Amino acid sequence: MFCHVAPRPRNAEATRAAILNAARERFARESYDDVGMRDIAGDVGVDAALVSRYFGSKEDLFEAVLDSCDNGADLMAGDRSTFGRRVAREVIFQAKSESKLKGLLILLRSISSTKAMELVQRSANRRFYGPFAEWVGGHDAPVRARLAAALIKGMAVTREVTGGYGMDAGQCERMADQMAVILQDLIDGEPAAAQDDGKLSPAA
Amino acid sequence: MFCHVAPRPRNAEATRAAILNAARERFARESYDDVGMRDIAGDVGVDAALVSRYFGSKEDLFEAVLDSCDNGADLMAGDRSTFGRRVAREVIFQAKSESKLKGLLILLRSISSTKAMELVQRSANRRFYGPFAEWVGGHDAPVRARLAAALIKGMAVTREVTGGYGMDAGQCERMADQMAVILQDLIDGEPAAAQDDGKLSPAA
DNA sequence: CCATTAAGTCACCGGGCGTTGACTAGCGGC
DNA sequence: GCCGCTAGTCAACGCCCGGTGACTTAATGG
Repeated sequence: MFCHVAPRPRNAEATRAAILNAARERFARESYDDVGMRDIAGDVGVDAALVSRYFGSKEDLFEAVLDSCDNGADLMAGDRSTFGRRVAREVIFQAKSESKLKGLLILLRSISSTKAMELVQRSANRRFYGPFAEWVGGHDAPVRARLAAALIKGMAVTREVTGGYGMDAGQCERMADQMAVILQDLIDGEPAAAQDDGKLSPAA
Repeated sequence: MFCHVAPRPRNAEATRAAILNAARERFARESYDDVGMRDIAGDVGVDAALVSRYFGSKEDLFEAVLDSCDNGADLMAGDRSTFGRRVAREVIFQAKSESKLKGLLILLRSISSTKAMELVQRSANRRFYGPFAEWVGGHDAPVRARLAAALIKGMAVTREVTGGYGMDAGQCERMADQMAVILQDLIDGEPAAAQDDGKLSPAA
């Protein structure tokens, strides 16, 4: 038996960090309501009471988790001309445990339990939409940023809610390609993200 | 006082229907976990025990609600050439209480409480994705259908999670216009939904 | 080597949930 | 005008949750 394998050296700071990591992982995979203090504590190997002690309340812990996510900043960091391709592949193919979009997953899962959503609203607006719109830049940046974000989120929802895409590998590839093009056009501000017939805000 | 205003005539069938409607409304506005049997019963004006009696369990009730949603069939019914515009305006501007996308809202809210999501997965695949992909038709219909669905869902998520779009009316209008174009191109199978530079799956 | 202090545990509370079995009240048939 | 049947209510159960105060145990400094 592997009982008491590692009695975990007594170190408040490290334990606190471990709890935070476990919580982030849990909240990315299950919803706010489904994640219990006892679950998180169990992942780390401590008592649930300790989680309450260190973070105050479940809401406070959730807020700390939100703050600990790098909300997609690294996606904006790379080469701008490959943004569409990079993001499309990330959201369509990347394993859930990969870190880049963990904040996005948490955001999606928070569409429940009104409390969690309020916290996410503030965090997302301040820490993601603002910077993203600014990074997109150009004419009607907020509009194009929100459209791009919507496509990204929607694809993530599809994947979560359907548990995969129910398509073969070739179809997934072509879907990623098309998504890449749409995203890239959106952030580049190409003529209305498609052939513009002239009716819609033709110039920048 | 308006106590006992309408003692509700004794009619099992009507009461059952009223419960189902109230439940659909609730599940569209709050998550599976946040909606309680007592809430639903309260909306109708009956005891919570009756809800359990009529529908067996909360899961059974939820499943009945899913079956009672017309999953966007009417969106496909109209003129195909105005699909993009109709849907974009519906998802961006329509009041939540409007019925057409109620199934979509429930789907979004179900991204919690693993139980609800499993039920929604089955229902959505069978009753929405299949028919929608078929309706879209043409080359790689499932791929384009999923892209369009992703954009629609993502925009709904944005609206839900941010509680509006945080933009002025003009920006919302332009966003709806751009979204309409993207959607329309997707279901029309226009060259890669944007000007195709030839690198990506150039032909049909 | 022991006292002190912080790290971690344990038992327990109050509350809300879904669900159940016993009960009450309104309606149709004789 | 009573009877039986069923729609609907009531009280309660068991369960699990988040949170708290009292306790135990490990590390540390003199």
